[in-house]
Amino acid sequence: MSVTIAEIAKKVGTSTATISRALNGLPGVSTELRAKILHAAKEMDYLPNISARSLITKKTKIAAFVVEAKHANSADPFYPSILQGIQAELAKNSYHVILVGHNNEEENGQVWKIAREQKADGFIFAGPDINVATILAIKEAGYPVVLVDNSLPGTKISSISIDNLGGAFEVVEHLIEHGHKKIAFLGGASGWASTRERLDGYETALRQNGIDPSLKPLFMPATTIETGYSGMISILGGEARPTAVFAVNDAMAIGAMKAIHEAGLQVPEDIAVAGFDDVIWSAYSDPPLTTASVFKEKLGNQAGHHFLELIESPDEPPVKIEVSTQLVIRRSCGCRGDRSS
Amino acid sequence: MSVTIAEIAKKVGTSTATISRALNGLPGVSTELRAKILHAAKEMDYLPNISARSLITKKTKIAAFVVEAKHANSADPFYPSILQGIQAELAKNSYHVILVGHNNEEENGQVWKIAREQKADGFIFAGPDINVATILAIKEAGYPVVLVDNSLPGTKISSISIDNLGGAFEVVEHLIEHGHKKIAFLGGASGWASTRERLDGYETALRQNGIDPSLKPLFMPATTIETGYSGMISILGGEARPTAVFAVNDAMAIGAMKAIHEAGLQVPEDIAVAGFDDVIWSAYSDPPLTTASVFKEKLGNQAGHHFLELIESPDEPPVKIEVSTQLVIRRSCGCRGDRSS
DNA sequence: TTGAAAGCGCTAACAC
DNA sequence: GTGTTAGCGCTTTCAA
Repeated sequence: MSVTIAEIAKKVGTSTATISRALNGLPGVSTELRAKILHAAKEMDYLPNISARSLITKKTKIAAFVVEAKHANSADPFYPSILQGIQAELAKNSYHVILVGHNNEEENGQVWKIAREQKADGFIFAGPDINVATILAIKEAGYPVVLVDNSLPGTKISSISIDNLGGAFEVVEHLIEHGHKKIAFLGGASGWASTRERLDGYETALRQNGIDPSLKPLFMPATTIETGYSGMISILGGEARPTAVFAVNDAMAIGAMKAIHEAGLQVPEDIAVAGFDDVIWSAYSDPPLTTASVFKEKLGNQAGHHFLELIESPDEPPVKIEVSTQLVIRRSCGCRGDRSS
Repeated sequence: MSVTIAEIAKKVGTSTATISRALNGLPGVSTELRAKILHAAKEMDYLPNISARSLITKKTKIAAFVVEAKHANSADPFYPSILQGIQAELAKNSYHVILVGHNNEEENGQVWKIAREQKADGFIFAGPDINVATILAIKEAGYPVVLVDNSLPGTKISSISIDNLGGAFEVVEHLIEHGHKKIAFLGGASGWASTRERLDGYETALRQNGIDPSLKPLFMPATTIETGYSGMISILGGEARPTAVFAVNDAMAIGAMKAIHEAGLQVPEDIAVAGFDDVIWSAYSDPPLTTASVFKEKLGNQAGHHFLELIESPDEPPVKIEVSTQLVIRRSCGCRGDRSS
């Protein structure tokens, strides 16, 4: 039913080899024959059979996007946006993305299965909850691998991540410009790279402004509205009440604001708040949240782009890309309204 | 490098045909030979080459998920959640999903390309912005097609959608139980199925309770926080101020609450508000929003499940599944707190 | 129950 | 520049 190169060959009166060369833009076909073939192919509405091609080339033109299932579906469409960015970038080169949503232990098996069945040409791993051993082994086995929203320092694995340090620095510095000196840090688990890096930015900002970080950073087991809320309650219950809070993400910041309000205090008058991520509804929180905006789709674009580079030239040196953030100023910091700098 | 059935055949001392039969559970292999082959395959860590298999079977074990790009990435992870549900369901049968994010006109071309290149076995179309002609033609050409969060009445296309009428009915009836009689309807475009069906549920609830729908429904060109906000302003500026508002989604409801607050009125004391969808942050709005909760992953599960049925038996009669919603009561309706019924 | 052989649609050596 | 040929790894007739 579907047109094959054999049929084109018959019609044009040449061999399938020549058809293949012409269609793939390979040298060794006269200009006129090539034109004739291309014309016939278009006329016959030819499309190659991907399976047949893959069987020989060992390339499926598919990338596997691996993310822990629980993230695929979280409150803020963070990974979906990244995925969207990847998809858009890959589509330019007729690549497609298949989704792999794993639950911890499954990851290794699923990934290897896809690799060895040749269902995808390589992998893009997203998020912090990845199995390092798997990634290293897959890379070692020669498959293109790129990490997004994570990185593996000291390895040859390419990564696309957020400039956490820079973003946090900017946000905290803005708080300092408002005159705050007692700024609390509300983070996730102390072992998480994102929390560590944002803490680093926070401390750097304080230090560079000659402020002694007198308050102990508070680490929570998760970074949700709930943990922001309970974390803030414990901060408010502490001996030295801060005049500002930097939460490592918007969800926590929103939870923190709720706790502040319930304590009968005002944001930003009594305590200023700033977050990180710029999730969609942070513009509609009460008050609207000052935060560091993350270009999620851009992260995906970069990941997709580098993935294609790795496919093209597997020996491409690994890259470590940090996509910078943008400070968006709303009202929770004490400013009057929306703007970004 | 990778193990092939030829190698297994050599090791076991039989033909590739028999290996294939044994591995695929086909009849015509003695029990002991089969056991021996299965054992060898496991020992050699055999995995089939999908491309080679697809070339013959014409099945790639891939489903294409088609959604307009702008939705893939919207505020609330609605389609991502559906996708997640599909992915989880398909994974059970070793199927994978590829993503197709289109922009209107591209859709037709992209879909046909995937179909004819045999990059996927069928299609799952999500959302309202689909090209009906394309879908009909693809279905006609024999490809499995299922619609999710949309339906094509009067056609043989299977669809999985939300029980919009029932959900809206429940929400509005709850408002009525609070004693409201002047309930405004804040919707999207009047041509959209979701808005029409939710309006239907709204009107049914009024009618069944003997209330005359005196207020004209308000249709907006989009269903966002912004349109909810501006829509509510125009409702407040009208002659007859309602005592309650039913917005067709949470985003609009949140926008509406903002407008109500800015008019110096209280929710729910002056005007009660209810939405639809139960987006993640509706629990954290001010006040928390009463709404109809949509089981997004369930929608995806159903879509994935039926897709597999269509693959199995292409002549399976089409189904029209409506996944019901759940009323979740928070405070914007006038109730005291969280509960669902 | 098993094997030989053909062939899915394509690419890539190798000849000419 | 072009054609011939040999597969890629698998499934599936057809014989035995």
